[in-house]
Formats: sequence, structure tokens, C-alpha cells
Amino acid sequence: MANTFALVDCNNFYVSCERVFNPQLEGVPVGVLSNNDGCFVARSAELKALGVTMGQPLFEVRDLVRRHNVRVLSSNYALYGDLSARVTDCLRGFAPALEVYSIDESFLDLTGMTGSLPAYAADIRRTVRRWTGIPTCVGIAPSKTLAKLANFAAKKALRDDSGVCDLTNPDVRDAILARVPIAEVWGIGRRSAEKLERLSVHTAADLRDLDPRLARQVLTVTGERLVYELRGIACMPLDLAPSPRRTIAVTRSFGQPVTVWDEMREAVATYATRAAEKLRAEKLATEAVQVFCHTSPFRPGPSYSNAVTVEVQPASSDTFQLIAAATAGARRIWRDGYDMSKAGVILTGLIPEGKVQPDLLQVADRQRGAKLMAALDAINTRMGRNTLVPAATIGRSWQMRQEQRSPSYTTKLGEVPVAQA
DNA sequence: TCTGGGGTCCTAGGACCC
DNA sequence: TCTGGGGTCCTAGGACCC
Repeated sequence: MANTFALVDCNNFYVSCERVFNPQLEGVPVGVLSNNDGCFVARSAELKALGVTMGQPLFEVRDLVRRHNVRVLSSNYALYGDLSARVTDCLRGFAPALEVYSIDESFLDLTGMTGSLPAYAADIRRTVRRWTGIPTCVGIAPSKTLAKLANFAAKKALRDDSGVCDLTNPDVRDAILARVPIAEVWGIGRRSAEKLERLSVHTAADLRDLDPRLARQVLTVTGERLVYELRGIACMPLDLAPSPRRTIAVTRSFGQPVTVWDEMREAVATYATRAAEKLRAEKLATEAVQVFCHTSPFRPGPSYSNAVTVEVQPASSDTFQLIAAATAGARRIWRDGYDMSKAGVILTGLIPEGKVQPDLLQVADRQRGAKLMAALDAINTRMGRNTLVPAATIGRSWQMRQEQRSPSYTTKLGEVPVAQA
């Protein structure tokens, strides 16, 4: 039996989240910024209409923002993560199997479903809107790649403005594929689009009709798979139980350039602290800590970029051990005389906590450390993140800017909205 | 003045081994 | 002057995604 996938994607997700709690943002141009208040990462329809693009730096459009009174917000991931979970819960009621693909998208398995698929999709949209306040679009097709493409068609109203696009019918599919530019196909980025354009592949239909062997030659196996997916042959199954993750990263651009070692040490110690928290929250330990720092790629002056990996043996999730490894690494790549713009700590070599082979001579130390970490986590969970922090992380001159953040309406008791009746 | 963060997958090439 | 072949593992870098 042919597969049927539905991709449910939230519209302008971060903006929609902000609007749920602040109705004054309805109908006006709204943008949500990246960390450091740097670039736009979400735009309302009104802001897109003004010509602001995805990833555009705020400073480039200051004038436009003032002239049109654009509401500009810092990102509030606690809020978005919480609403995302509510949307997912709602979707689970509509399909026997579901893959959470990103914070604002899920694939649903609708294989074997009888009755009208578009009507079912319309019901999904209505229900999610009513239960969570979030608007969505739904794309339906026999492969995940085509479901993504159907969702694009629904968002752009290529067929109609119902917010739903069903591409299970081959005739409808052919007509739509011929209208979708190659760069909009899932998995085709800028570089691949350039290569394909040179081969006169301009639309999704052109790629579908390409010789799979040629696709493999130009774009490796992922390109070949894309050709089959576009032909309606599903090569990518639903990922129901995501495989264990391979890396944990905490990286930030600085609010201002860092030029002295002490500040770099504080920043890296802070990132290591946060990374260790994530590690313990997922019951993992790491055997390697990678540290990097670099100057700004956008600014003139001497540039520098370096990274180093420090082994941790035996594997650990202890904040103090990770701080020690990260700062030792950072010291090795640190150079005086540069304006460092960013640094990060990336934990590679993750293993489950239970699989760590402890050093027999240090079992007692490990147990003491584990108790300390458990106490630390308990206090920070109860009293709020950063209630208790290692001394090495104190000093915050390098911290990122976040001037426009909305309250944590759903995740901090003190910021829950109050309704007056 | 001001330009995000956190992931995955694929491949090529080097190290190492027999 | 002449200096194997094949396998595995690891890492760095490229490309892509949201």
C-alpha cells in the first residue's frame, strides 16, 4: 500500500507564540530576533511584506523598523518550547504514529486512512488553532519530501488558500512540482541549487525527471534519494524514536568583543556549566570537550579562529571537571591581541551515564561528585537556573544582549498572565 | 556601533593494522 | 632504482536543516 504522510507546520511559529499572549501584536508587523538581538529569525506576514528577509540583521533595517513601527522582540525559547509541546500533544490525537521533526513541524502517518484527506487536515488545523492558538498549514503526499513540498504549496497558496495541500493525486502533483523552484526542495541548499541550475534543473519537476545516477554523481546519495522521493517512492521512513544524540553544544556570540583572557575564561566556564547541566538532564556523560573561539567574520582587523578537543577520562558529567577541561582547552587556543566575537563548548563522545567505566581508585570521589551535582541541579530546578553557579563563571561583561524579551508566560510562575474580569 | 544557535549526515583523507 | 593491498576507525570540513 502506498504511504501517506502529512506535514503539519506552524505559521511564523515564534511570532504566533508571542501573539497568543499579546493580542496587540495581531495584524501589525512583528519580528523575533536571534540571540544577541542580532538577526530576524521569525517574521509575521506583515513584516515579510515589508521586505525583511529571514536572517536579516536588525541594524540593516533600523529605519524601516521605525517608519512602520515594527514590533521587535528578543527570542523567548522557554515560551516557544512549551507551546511546541502543546501543539505536538494535540497532533498525537490525529495519527497512530508521528515524528516530531522540529520545534514547529511534525510528520503524521496517515497511511491507509479512508475518507477525505483534505477534510481531515482542515480538522487538524481547526483543532490545533482552538486548543493552542497557533495557526498551521498541512501538506499531504506519498513521501516526506513531497509532504514538505505540499506544505510549501499550502503556505504559498499555490493551489488554493485553504492552508491545506493534498498531492496524493498524480495530476495535481505534476502541476505543482512544475511551479516549485529547485531551491525550495527540502535538502537542496544554495550550493546544490547552483550545481543543478548549471544542469538546467530549475524546478522540482526537473529534479524528479533527472537520471538518479546523475543525481548521485552531483549530490551524492542524498540527491539520488531525493529523485525517488519526488517520484512518490518513499525512501525516508518516519523517525518515531529519535536515535540518541551525538553532540551537545553551548555557543554564543559576545555582547561586546572579548580581548582579555579572564573574560574568555569566564565565558567558557559558563558554557561548560550549562553544557554539563544538559548532559545530566539527559543522563549522559562525555569523553571529550571541544572548545573554539574566533574573531568576527564581518569586521575588519586581524582575524583568528581555532579549536581544540580535550579528552575526559573516565567520561564525566561533573560541572567542575568539564569547566577544568574547557578552560584548559581555551587557554591553549587563546591569543592576546584579538577581538574575539564568539566562543563555544561542544561535548562530543557522549555515552549513557550507566556505561561509564569508572576508574577504580576514584570511585569514592565520583560518588561524592555525583551527590554534589544532584544537589546543585535540585536547587537550580527549584529556585531557578543560575541560583547556584560555580565561582569560575562569575563576571558577565561578555554576556549577550536581550533587550526585548517577552515574559515567560507559561513557564515562570511570576510571569503568568493575569486575566481581569 | 550592530550580523544566531544547535543539530545531522556524508565524504575524503590520514592513521593504523595485518 | 626498486617500496603492497586492503580493511577499519577517526576527524575535519562541507552542506543542509530549523
